[in-house]
Amino acid sequence: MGLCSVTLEREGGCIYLSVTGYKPGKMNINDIAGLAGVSKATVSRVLAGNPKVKETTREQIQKIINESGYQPNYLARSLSSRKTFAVGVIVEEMTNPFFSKILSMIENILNDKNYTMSISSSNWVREKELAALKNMMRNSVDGLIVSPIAMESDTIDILRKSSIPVILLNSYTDNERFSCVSSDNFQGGRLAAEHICTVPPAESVQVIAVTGYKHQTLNERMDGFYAYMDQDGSKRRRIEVYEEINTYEDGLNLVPTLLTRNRIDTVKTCLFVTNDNVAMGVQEGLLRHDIAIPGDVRLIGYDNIEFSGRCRVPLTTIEQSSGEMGRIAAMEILDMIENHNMNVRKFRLPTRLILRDSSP
Amino acid sequence: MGLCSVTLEREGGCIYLSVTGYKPGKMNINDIAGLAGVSKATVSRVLAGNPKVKETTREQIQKIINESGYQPNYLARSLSSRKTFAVGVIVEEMTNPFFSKILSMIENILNDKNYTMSISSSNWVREKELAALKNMMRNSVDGLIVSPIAMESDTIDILRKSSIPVILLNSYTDNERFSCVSSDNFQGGRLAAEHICTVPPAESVQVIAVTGYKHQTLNERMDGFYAYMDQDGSKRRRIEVYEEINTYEDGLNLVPTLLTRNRIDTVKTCLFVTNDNVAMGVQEGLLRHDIAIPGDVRLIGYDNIEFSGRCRVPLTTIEQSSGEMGRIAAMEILDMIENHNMNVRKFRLPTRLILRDSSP
DNA sequence: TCTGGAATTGTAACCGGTTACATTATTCCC
DNA sequence: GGGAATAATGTAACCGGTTACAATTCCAGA
Repeated sequence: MGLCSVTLEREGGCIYLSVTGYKPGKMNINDIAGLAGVSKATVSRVLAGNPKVKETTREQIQKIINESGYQPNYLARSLSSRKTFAVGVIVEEMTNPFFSKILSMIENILNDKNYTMSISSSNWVREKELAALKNMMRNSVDGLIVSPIAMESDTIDILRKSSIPVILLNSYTDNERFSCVSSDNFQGGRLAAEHICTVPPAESVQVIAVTGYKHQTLNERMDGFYAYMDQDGSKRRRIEVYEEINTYEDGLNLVPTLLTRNRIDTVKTCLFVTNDNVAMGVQEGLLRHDIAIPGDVRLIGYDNIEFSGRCRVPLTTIEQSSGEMGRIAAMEILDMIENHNMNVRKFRLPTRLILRDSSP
Repeated sequence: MGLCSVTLEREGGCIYLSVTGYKPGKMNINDIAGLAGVSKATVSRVLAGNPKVKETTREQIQKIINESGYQPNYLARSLSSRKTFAVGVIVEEMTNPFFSKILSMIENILNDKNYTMSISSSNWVREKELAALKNMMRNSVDGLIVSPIAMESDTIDILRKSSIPVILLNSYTDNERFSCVSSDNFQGGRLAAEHICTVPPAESVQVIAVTGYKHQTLNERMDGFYAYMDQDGSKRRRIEVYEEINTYEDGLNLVPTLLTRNRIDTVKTCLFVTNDNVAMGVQEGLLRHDIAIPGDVRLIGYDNIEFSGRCRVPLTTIEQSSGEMGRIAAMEILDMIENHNMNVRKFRLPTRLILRDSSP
């Protein structure tokens, strides 16, 4: 063990012992300044890459920083600079592959730019959504990406009044306060209807739509769906709607009801389910009742999650570019944060019909 | 509109104008103190629920806090109190349902306790893992839950030296520094081997194992697998291993190789794939080549993700209780944080064979 | 009315950075 | 060598809270 070199230094009238050998625990900027024999302002400048530090000084301080393993405290930095390099993301559920793909994309882009992502999920409960939002705002995130449960809510009211950049994900509003990134659900619904109306058998007599939580995206899908059906009046079918069918299990359990109420085993039927996860449940239920897909019933889903091509009968579905939604949301929030750019932009990503076995 | 009441106050020799009518923008604790005519220490005590504040004072301050919509700045609070109510989570990938289920469980539990969760994914790249870790430590998280890529790494070295609570997820080490939550992969591998050896056809002549990135969990699974196979010497099969098969596409693309190298269309074969996602790819590849499952080839996966029961031929697989892993990791980190409990505990969750059509 | 201790509140230091402004050092030119 | 301009660094206030300790207020009991 070599001896440590000890020096005497004055600071604010006190005499300090400074030892070249580093503290084992947390060092702060004062320790570095002490070791380097400069003021903490200079160290701070080096840390910030401020060009008005003499090159030799910079090198010396940098050396000490590297050797000591000093890591600046970001809380202090954030408090003082009013910038946290943190973005908060709130979604309804994070296990749904639709969302987890978006989240993953956002995370990758943010991390590349050295931003931090905190995630909360509302699980479709408004109080949780609101609590998550408040928590993030108190934590002074630089920006928020929120997939709101509803457009009329305390959450939206608070967001509207807030001064930080906000992106609404998977939602659309005319309100000038919010940038929005969503897919064109109206078009998606149309695509589904168009497919149903143009594909044989032309004589199919009933169309059953299955949707979930009352949510803007689902309303839009159904609007687009009806719009096409109305326009296509000549072939107008009997349309029946089941709502609040939210999970795989819900879909599975819906089937007996369908069978008794709609006698879909005896007539040609098209099922449009506005969520692939639920569609898989419905499919499973139908197969268990020996209903042939697409022989007896055509089945059309929505989302094109990774697994919809791999299920028992691969799903014909409407694709949303979830990865792209995540990418745009992340790029957009970064742009707003870094360039203090308050321009509101609305993104509507096109959807696409993916033909698979369940309704070829 | 009523008039605002204006009062004169002295503070530090200066005369302040205090108006009862709240600032539109951000208020801080001093503003509240000014409005209430007390010092900020008292406001801080009210905020902290400190009992030694006179009841009438508390009510009055609380009223002002409520009316003004004041939200304390958590950065400042954290800096001063050295507690952030934030937990960092690092996993390899967040789109894999195995991980997203864990993440979701952790998030729910943390949020219930008003903790914040920040997520980073390493995407199997060590440098990204390390960067994410450093970032989180600089952000002074109260605890870390990490699913490490490898046990010998800078990441682990830094974690070992760190003083905050750490949970290793999906990994195991004897090291006394770390609490671990993982499933019993050795047992899982055994279960798979046992299933293969006990199920007809007893005469099957080859076993093909397909694994991914070199990762402790996979090594353990294969160890358990071999352990059973060795012990079960009488029925010993020819075992072949393919490594570094990581994704659905990798699995799909592996099939032509399997077919030419192993002639699995002419002999009885068991395929053990240590990841359900990959197993689905392999399955798809086999089906495209008209190999019957389980007729020609038995297929056994690993993880029991939500979708493994829903694919073309539902997968026989080894279940890991991912939700439980998340739950335990979250509860454990909270316990360590809140009770300053540095007791290291190792959790090994049992696995379970799930029989489905791919190898009944 | 006085006194001591409990209850309440205020004061000021501190957490660890950033930065406007002041101060000192250096360089350049006549 | 002197003085101005410029470069480098230091000083101190500030970000918005928490908290140890000091000061004040209150009230019962003597």
